[in-house]
Formats: sequence, structure tokens, C-alpha cells
Amino acid sequence: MRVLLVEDDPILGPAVRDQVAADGHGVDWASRIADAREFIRLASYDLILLDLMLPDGRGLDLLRARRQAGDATPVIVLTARDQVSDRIAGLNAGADDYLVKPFDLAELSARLSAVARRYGGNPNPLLRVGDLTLDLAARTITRDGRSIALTAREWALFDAFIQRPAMLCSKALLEERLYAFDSEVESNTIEVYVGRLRKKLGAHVIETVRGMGYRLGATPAAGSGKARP
Amino acid sequence: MRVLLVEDDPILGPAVRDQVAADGHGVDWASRIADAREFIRLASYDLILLDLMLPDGRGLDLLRARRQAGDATPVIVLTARDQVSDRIAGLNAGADDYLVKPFDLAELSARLSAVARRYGGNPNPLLRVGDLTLDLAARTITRDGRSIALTAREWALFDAFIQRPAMLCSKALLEERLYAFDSEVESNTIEVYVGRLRKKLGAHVIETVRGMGYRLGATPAAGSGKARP
DNA sequence: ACAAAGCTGACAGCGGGCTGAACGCAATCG
DNA sequence: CGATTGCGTTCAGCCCGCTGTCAGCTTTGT
Repeated sequence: MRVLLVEDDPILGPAVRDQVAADGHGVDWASRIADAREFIRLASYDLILLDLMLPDGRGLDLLRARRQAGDATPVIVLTARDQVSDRIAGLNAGADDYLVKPFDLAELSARLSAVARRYGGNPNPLLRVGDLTLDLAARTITRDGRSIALTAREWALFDAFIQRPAMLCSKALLEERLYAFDSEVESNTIEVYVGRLRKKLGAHVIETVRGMGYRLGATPAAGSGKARP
Repeated sequence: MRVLLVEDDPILGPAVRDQVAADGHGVDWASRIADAREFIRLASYDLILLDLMLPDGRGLDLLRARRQAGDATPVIVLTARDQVSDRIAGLNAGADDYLVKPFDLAELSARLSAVARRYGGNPNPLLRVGDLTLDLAARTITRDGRSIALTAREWALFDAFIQRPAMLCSKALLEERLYAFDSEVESNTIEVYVGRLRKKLGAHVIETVRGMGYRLGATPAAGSGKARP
């Protein structure tokens, strides 16, 4: 797996680079946004580790630009513990995960292999969930050939379900996944987004377990009348 | 997998408990050493998450006592970042691993599944109780391929039985488990819910011991021989 | 046979969950 | 630079199924 590390800290940067290399991945290290853009222009990466505070600009802008350019390369954001707003902005801008500094290098390895497991291996792992076909790498969902567009938050929520197939997910768990542990959300956001996902993907995709949480739907059309045209 | 969490922090405790439960494990939460001893006396666990600073003593003493009693249950110690000496002492006393607070819940999950893997269990183990097959992670019960849906309270009660296989559970114990000290219920709620469980799962699943309490049924279909897991 | 313990059907209240609409905000467009 | 669009979040109100309770019945032990 090819990894691009964007980090200006002279201590943390080499440490992370060496760890990623020790895990058996190819890694390039950029300490400025401009360098990062140049690396991206010259090569392609399977994962970007992105610090948000950089000497020549905000990492957030780079992330946003990549996403707007249609680049779905997974991005893990590196933030300090107190930069909560940055972290949220990162998730809004389309980051896939985050790591809070100071983080354990073992944890970094864990996230790396998680990404490698999800995106690596086959060039185009198509996943089937019910009557939907999804491409995690491209962040694309299709039904009967017609593609369905999700917003960043919607995808984040749906992704949480996909990563735990058949598992019952409590609202607390989902909130935690969407809002990075500390930022308090005092409303029914999860309910609203579940509703929107159902509207887009079909009501059967997510099933409610009253008082306990949600779960990926049990594909009721398994063999009975509803077949594929 | 059955997990005992010993942690007195009123924020971290429930958070960890929910995460462990979300990972599909049964979990009991003790906030004091004395409570932990009681839990251990009443049930058996596959893993203990142990905070070292507790209001009524040091977790280290509990760990040392268990090891001296010949109990090899894996223990993961939870420590604050600066308590290095405690951590070392914990490892010396027989801890299997440690987690530095504040830790990411994702990392907790990783350690949990590592322990589960070491134990030889799949990440999503299917449990068999009599003629029922249950998936703790999905909170799903099936018999002959047909799934049986339980409400939140029904599952809580059934879970109490599953956690203590073959153990006789008094109504007081069950009430305590379902209603967590605060709201006192002055009626035959337990009887009612046992009835509802029997209606859904089959009358033989829970057997009555008059004057004492209830117990998981002895699988009459298995014949005379005492089936062993 | 009697009393105590346990079981069950019915039911009212409530709280969890769903939805439409509105607001703030940032990005984009004219 | 103002207008517009689209996303994320909040809120109020409705709905419905779970939940606790009780009365009356059945079972069990002595």
C-alpha cells in the first residue's frame, strides 16, 4: 500500500514515516501543503495521513480540494486533542477517520491495516448489501445500475453500519463514530440521518430495534416475490 | 465473550461498557472492588478490564488475589498516562495487557478482539442455548432458521440468564439487574416477563424453582444425559 | 383442602422514534 | 458583493408499541 504522510512536526513526522514503512507500506513524507500537492500530482496513493496545521496552509483545504476533484482516496486526519472544531470540519470535508495526537504507533498500525483490509487486495471490491451494490473505494452506491448519491455525513453513518454487518448499533455508538467522542450533540441527529438514508436507499435497508438501536436490514426479499428485473 | 469492567469513573465507565456491549460481548460493570468480587463470585468471565485507582482499594490487590487463587482470566489494566510505576506493577502482578487513559474506544475494541481471538472465538460468535441460536452482537435469536424478535426488556432479562448458565437466579437478583437500584418496582414484573419470554422462546427455556427463582431450562430434547458445552 | 406462589390476559400511560420544517453556515454563482 | 444553493443540525409534534400494573386464575406444597 502506498501512503502519503503530510506532517510538519520534525519529531512526529519521521517517527510516523518509519512506523508506516516498518508495517511494510511505501511511504512519502511531505511537510508542506505545496509538497503534498506535488507528490499527489506525481504519484498515486492508497491512503493519506493528513495533519491539519501546516506552515503554508490548512490541511483541510487540501482535503476539500481532493474531494471536489472526485478523489476518494481514504484520508486519516491527525489532530491535537483540543482542536475539536478542526476534527469535525475534517469529517465534514470527507475524512475517513481521525487520530488524536499524541497517538500510539501501535494504534496507527491498527488503523493502517484496517484501511488496507478495506480498500486493499482486489482493485475494485464490490460489496453487496441487500439489493444495493457499493464500491467502498469510489464511495459509490448503485441499485439496478442507477447510482445513489450520499452526502458526507450520510456516507459516514452508512459506513458505520457496513463495517459491522448484522450488528446492532446503539445510537450512542453511532454518535460516537460520527462525532469523535467528545463533541456533544444534544439532539436526534442520528434519527434524522437514519430517516434520510431510508429515503434514499429504501426503508428496508436499516431496521429499528426499539429501545436498543439500529441494524442493517435483513433483506426481506430473499427469494420471495421481489426479484431483480 | 463475558467481560467484567471494574472502573469507578462515572463517564468512562458507561462509555466503555457500551462499547464492549456494542462489540457483541456480555458485560458487567462494577465501580468498586467489593462489587467486583461479588460479580466474580456470582459469574465467570473471559476477560477483566481493571482500573487500578478505585474508591475502596487498589485494583492491583484484586488482580494479585485472583492470580494467587489460580485464576488465569486475562486482565487488561486501565491506567492514566503518568502512572508508569502502576502499569509496571500491574504487569508484574499478572496483567495481560494495559490501556493508557485516555484511550480510543476503537483501540479497546481491537484489544478485545485480540483477546477473543487468542481464546479461539470468532469475532461474531454464535451461542447455542437449548435449541436456540443467538448472536449477541446482532442481538438476534433464531430457531430452525426462523428469527425471534425480543424487546429491550425481554432481551435484558434473557441476557441475565445467559450470563449465568445453569445458575439459579432469584427474582430479587433479576429485578436488580433490570432496574439498576433506582426505580423500585413493586409488582410481579419479573413473572410477567418470564411469561413473555416463554411465549416467544418456548416454555422449556426457563424453568421455575418454586420459592427460589428461575433457571435456564435443561433442554429436554437432549435426553437424559447432561449435555456439556 | 387450604394457603402461598406463580401465571396470564387485559389495559392505560408514556417515552422512544419518525417526520416536516426551519435555521445557520459555508461554498458557489451571477 | 449580494443571492442562491446545499448540507448539517435543531426542534416541535405526532404516533405507536413497549412497559408496568393488577385482578383473577392455576399450580404446588403441606
